[in-house]
Amino acid sequence: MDALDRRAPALLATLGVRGPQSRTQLARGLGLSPATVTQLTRQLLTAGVIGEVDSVPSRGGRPATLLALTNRRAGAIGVKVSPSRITVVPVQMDGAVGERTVAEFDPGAPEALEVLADTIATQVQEFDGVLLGVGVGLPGAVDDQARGVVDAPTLGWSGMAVGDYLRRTLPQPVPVLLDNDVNTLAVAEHMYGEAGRHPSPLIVTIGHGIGCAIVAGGRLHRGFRGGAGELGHVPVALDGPECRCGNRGCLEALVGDDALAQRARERGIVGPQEGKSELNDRALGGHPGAIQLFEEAGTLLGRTLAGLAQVVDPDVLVILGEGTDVWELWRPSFTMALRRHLLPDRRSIPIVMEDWPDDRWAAGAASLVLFSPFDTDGLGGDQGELVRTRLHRGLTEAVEA
Amino acid sequence: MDALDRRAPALLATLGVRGPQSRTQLARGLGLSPATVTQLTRQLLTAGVIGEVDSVPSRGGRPATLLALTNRRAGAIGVKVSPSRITVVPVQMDGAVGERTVAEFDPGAPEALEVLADTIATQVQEFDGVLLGVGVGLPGAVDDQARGVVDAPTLGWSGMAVGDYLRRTLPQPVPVLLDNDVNTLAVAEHMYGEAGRHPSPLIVTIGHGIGCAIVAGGRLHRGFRGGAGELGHVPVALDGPECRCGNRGCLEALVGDDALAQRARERGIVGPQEGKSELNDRALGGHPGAIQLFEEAGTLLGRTLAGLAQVVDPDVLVILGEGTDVWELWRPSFTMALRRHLLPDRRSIPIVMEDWPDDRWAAGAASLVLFSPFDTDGLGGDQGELVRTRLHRGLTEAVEA
DNA sequence: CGGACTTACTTTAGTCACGAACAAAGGGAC
DNA sequence: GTCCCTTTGTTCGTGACTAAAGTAAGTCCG
Repeated sequence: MDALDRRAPALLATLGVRGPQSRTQLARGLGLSPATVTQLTRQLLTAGVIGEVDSVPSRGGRPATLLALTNRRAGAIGVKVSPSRITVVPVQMDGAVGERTVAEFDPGAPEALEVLADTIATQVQEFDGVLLGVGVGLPGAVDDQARGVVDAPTLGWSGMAVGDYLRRTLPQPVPVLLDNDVNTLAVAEHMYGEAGRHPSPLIVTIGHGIGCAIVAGGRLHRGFRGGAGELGHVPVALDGPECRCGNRGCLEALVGDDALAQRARERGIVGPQEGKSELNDRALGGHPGAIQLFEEAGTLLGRTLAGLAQVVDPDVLVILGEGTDVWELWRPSFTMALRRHLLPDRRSIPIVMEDWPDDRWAAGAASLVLFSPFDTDGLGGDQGELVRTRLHRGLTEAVEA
Repeated sequence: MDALDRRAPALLATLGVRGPQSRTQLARGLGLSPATVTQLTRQLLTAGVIGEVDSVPSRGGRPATLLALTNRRAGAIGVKVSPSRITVVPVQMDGAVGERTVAEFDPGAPEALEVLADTIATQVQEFDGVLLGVGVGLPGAVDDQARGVVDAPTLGWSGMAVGDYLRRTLPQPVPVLLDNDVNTLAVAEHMYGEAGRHPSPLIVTIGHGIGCAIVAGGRLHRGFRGGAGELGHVPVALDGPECRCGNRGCLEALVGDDALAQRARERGIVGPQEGKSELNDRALGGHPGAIQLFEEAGTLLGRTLAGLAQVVDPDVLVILGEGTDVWELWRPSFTMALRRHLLPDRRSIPIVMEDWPDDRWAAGAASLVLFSPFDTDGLGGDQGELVRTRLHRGLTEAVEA
C-alpha cells in the first residue's frame, strides 16, 4: 500500500488536470495496459483517494465508469520573475487560478532573493489544499534544474543558486522547480492549451523579449544546459542596432517592445517621452507610419520563423506573449513573409495566436510543478520526485484526516 | 531461451559496434542494472553467441572480464541516393566498410526505382555474413518511416513509396529502412564519430546542398513528418538569387556548391565552362577573389548557424560533407561570424570538422540499420523490430551451424 | 426478444528488470 | 602479510507491468 508508485501520481494528476475519466481513457492517456490501470485504481479506490462518480452512456458496448479525485484540493504556486516585478499565483490542479500577488522587484538589489522568497512565502502560507510545490519562471537559462542555478542577463544574474536559496528559506519544506519562462509557458500550453493537441509545436513569444520553445513529440527541447529558445538573439540584420546582449542585429533589438518604441520615437510617430503603448494606440488609430512599423516587424519575424521552421519542422506555430494584444497589426506581413520563405509543402502550417495575459505566465510556471507527475524522464530531478510523493501522500492524508 | 528479448539485440549490437566490453560497461552503456546484464549474458554465453575473451588488469578492484561476439559476421548494406548516382556499400557491425558499388542514376527516369533495386540486389546477394537490413539515405524527407514514403524535391520525387517497393523487389526478404541522408549521417556520427561523445550535437553538412541534424539528449530531432534539418532553405538575404526550391535568398542558393561556382563565373574567377573544383583550385592557389568568395560564404554560414545555435543551444558543432575539403578557406570568417553573433557565454562552443568522404555517406545509411537495436523508441517501426530479431536469430543460427 | 457485435473492465499467469546483499578478485598502506 | 578499499560480477526475492483470456454490460438488427 505504501508503494512509492511512479504511476499513481501520474494517474492522480491526470484526473486532476483532465477531470473525471474512465479506466480505459486513463490507460490510453498514460500509455499503460488496462490491466495495470485496474490494479492501480483498485489501490487508490480502497484508499479512498479516488471514487467512481458517474457512468457515461455507452456507444455500443459496456458503459464506462468515470473515476474522479475525492479531494481535489491540490495545486501549486506559480511565480513569474521579470526585471521590474514578481507575480505569484496559486493554481489548482484542474487549472483554476487563484488570486495573484504582484510585488515590485529590483533584481539588481542585494536583497533581491530575500524579497523574492518573502513574496512567495505569503502565498505558501495561505495556500488552500495540498501544496505540491513552487514553480518559478524567469527570463534566462536554468543551468542545473536540480539545484536551480540561474543565468539571466536580463536580470543581471549569473550563476545564482535561486533554487537552493528558496528551498532553504521558504516557511515549509516544499519542492521548488525553476525554468526559463518560455519553457514554463510551453509546458502549460502542452497541458492546457492549443499546443497540447499537436505533437510538435513551435511556441513563440513576442513582447519585451522575443523567445521560443521547441517541443518535439511531446518533449520540450531544453538544449545543452537549458539555454535553448533564445530566438531574440538570432542575428537578422547585418548592421542592426546594438542589442542589450552586446551583439548587433539581434531580432529582439529590432522587433522587441523597446526597439519598436525607440524606432517610433526616432520617426516622430510618438513623442520623446512616449513608449510602446502610445505606439500601439497610434497604429490602432490608423497612423500610417505606426502601421508600417508593425508591418516591418511582422516581416522580419515571419522571415526569421520561416528559417527556424525549415530546420525544426513543427506542425503548428503558436504565438503568444504581451505583444499579441496588437497581433492584428503584425499578422498580415508576418503571414506573408513566413509563407513566402517556407518550402512549398510546408506553407499550410497552421498559425495559432493565443491570448496569454500577464498572470497566466505565472500560472504557466505552476504547470512546471503540476506537470512533474507526468515527467517520465525525471527532467525535474529530485524536486520532481518530491512533487510526486507529495501528491500521493498529500491526497491520501487528506482523505484519512 | 527463445525469448524475443528487446535487450539482447542491443547488447549484441554494443559488442559489435564498440568491440569487447565488460559486463559493467555494458550495463552502463545500455542503462541496465548489472544484475540484468548478468542474466542476459548468461543466456547468450550458453547459447554460444558471445564468449569471454580477455580480462583487463584492475585499477584497484576486481579485474573485468571482457565479452565479445564469437561470430561477428553481421552487418548491413548502406545506400546513398543522389541526383546523379547511387552508392552502395556493405558495412560490418564493427564499422568496417566493404567494397562499394557506384551506379549512374537518373531519378527522373520511369525505371528509376527498378535501377535502384537492381543495384542494391547485387550487393544483397554477395553480402558476407548475416545481413541485418538495408539502410537508404536520400536528400529529402521521409514522410512515413514505416512505409518508406519519400518526398525529395532534389530528386523530383513526391510521395514515392520507395520502402514498400524495395521490400517487395529485393531477392530476399530483408528489412529496409529509409531516412534523410543528413539524418543517417547524424546516426552514424552518434555511433562512430565525434558527436557520439556529446549529448546534444548540431551536425551541419556543406557541399552541393546545405543540411543539418539536431540531436538532443542522444535523440535525433526528426520534426513533424521527418522534414527537420532543411538548413539550406533558411532565408538569409532579402533579395538573394532564386533557389531551386522556388524561394529567394535561401542559404543554399548563396553558399551551396552550385551557387559558389555560379558566382565565381560571374566574377571571372573561373572560366564560363568551369565549376566548383576549379574554384577550389584557384582559392587554394591564392587567388584573392576566390578566397574572398569563401570568406563571404563562411561569414554567411557562421551567422546563420549562430542564429540556430541561439535557439537550439547545442554543445558542439560538427561540420562535414563534400565541401569540407576546402574547409580551411571557410574557417576564419566562419568562426568569427559565429562567435560574434553568439551570446557571450556560448562563444566557447567547440567546432569540430570531420572528414566524411563520399562512400561514408552510404556507410552512414547503413548505421540506420545497425542503430536500430539501440532504438528504444521504435522510430524505425516494424522494420526496426525485424532488424532486431534478425540480429538475434542470425547470430544464434550462425553458431549452431 | 434473442443473437451478433462492441466496448469496458478483471483475472491469471508469467516476464522483465531491479535493488540489496553477497562473493570474488584485485590494489595499496602500514 | 594483513587489513581495508575499490571494483566487478552474481544470487535471490520482489514488484511493476503485461498479454491473453474471460466476464460484464450495454447497443443494434432482424
